[in-house]
Amino acid sequence: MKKANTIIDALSIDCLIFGFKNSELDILLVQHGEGISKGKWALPGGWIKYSEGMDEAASRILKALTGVSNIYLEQLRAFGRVDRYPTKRVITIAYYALVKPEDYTLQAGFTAADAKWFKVNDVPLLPYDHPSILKQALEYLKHKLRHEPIGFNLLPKKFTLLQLQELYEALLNKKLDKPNFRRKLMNMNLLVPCQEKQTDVSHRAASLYRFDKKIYDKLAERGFTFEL
Amino acid sequence: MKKANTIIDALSIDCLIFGFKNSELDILLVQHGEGISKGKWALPGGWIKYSEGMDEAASRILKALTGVSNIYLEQLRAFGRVDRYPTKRVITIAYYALVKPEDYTLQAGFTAADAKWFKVNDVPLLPYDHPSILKQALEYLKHKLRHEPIGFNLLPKKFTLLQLQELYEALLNKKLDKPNFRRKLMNMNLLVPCQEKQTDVSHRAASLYRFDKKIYDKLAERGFTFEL
DNA sequence: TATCTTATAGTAAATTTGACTACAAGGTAG
DNA sequence: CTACCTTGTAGTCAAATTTACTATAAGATA
Repeated sequence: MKKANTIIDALSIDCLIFGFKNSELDILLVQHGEGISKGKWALPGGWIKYSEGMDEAASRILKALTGVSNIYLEQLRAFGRVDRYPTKRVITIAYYALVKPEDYTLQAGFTAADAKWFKVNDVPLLPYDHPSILKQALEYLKHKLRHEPIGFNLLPKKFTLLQLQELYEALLNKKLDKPNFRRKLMNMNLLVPCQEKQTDVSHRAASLYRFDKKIYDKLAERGFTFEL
Repeated sequence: MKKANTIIDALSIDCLIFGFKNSELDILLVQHGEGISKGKWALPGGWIKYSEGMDEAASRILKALTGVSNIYLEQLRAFGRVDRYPTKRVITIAYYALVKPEDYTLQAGFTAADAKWFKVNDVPLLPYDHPSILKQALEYLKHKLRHEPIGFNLLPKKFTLLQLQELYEALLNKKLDKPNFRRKLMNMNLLVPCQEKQTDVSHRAASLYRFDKKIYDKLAERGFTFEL
């Protein structure tokens, strides 16, 4: 058995952290502070150790490079084109998460010189096969958003129906009808009314709602499936 | 750079080949002919070489162990619990495919003593984390079958609507209404009539249809999504 | 107070779904 | 040859859902 703390040199992790701000989708990138691609912006990534699980490695690496911790990372898939990495054969396992950027303070560390949010439609040229990974992750994300209630991760705890609608309009890239969107959501019995209204808006205040995973799980058990 | 033909010793591939026969879902397993789990039935798997892509490795391994070749394998995801493999740390990448068993002649080879189809509901106790991989693959498969037109892989080129319906009834584990099922499929404009009828049946012969991926792709471009 | 913006209710046609009925087209058994 | 199986295929009808709207309410601002 190899030493526990040694890295598995053919296996890396890359993280795709998506955020939603000002009706736009962002992705978290880090600037390499050393190594062959010094100065370049890339997906936060690193090596897996013999002694740690993959999920664990993803969390550790993300935290070390960007300061972002305590988020739920999910595996996307492995990428392993023979020539994807310049100096040796490396297969990477991509993880993704959806977060609210304002919840996190970025703090570049370890081999990262800087960490920053970029609009997904306006990222610098990424190294290796990162462009392809990003593209596939976006595809997957769009699909997943329509079939699972994960979009709520991108909104504040309490949100209005219009905020939710705008999120979906931005992600699906099309306009939706307000009354119909509202009715559809309400009929799902998924949203919990907070019995509160918006404040600080210069127009009629909208009701606030929150998403409750427990309720969703209960509905899902009975065969309900979220579709938008 | 390591020698091209050397294996990456922390990385393996496992294949989940599903077949459909007699209204039941089968999975292809191999019996280990050597090594620490000699005699046991397990998912066909092996090591990735430095010089080959992952998909390529999956095809090579499947062919060597079972004789099955020329099938479209798709990656499921990577599995990497620290203790999943007894003697060293191994992360495995799971691939799956859907095929018609009658199209293939099994031919055990390489480290496999035997290769055989098992009903998914009646597999022997599998080694390592293979039970967990199989479980997740089945979940994934069921979901995918309802949202993408991959079930056609399991039928002959030309099939009747009832055959298709029975496939879905078996996979989704519920009865469907014949006229309604038929109408739904026909309204998709997805199936191409072969202008032919069944032969050798002791009752009224049904029309034969075929699935055309090109038509599906065209529909998909226009925003159509397959749902069943 | 008029007017602007956004919230929310409602409505009516079109489409889709679900549960059924009816009949057609062959085969098979008597 | 005929009655009667079995399966294929068409059609009906009510219920539910979706889509495209209209209308009105509630505040905020000029």
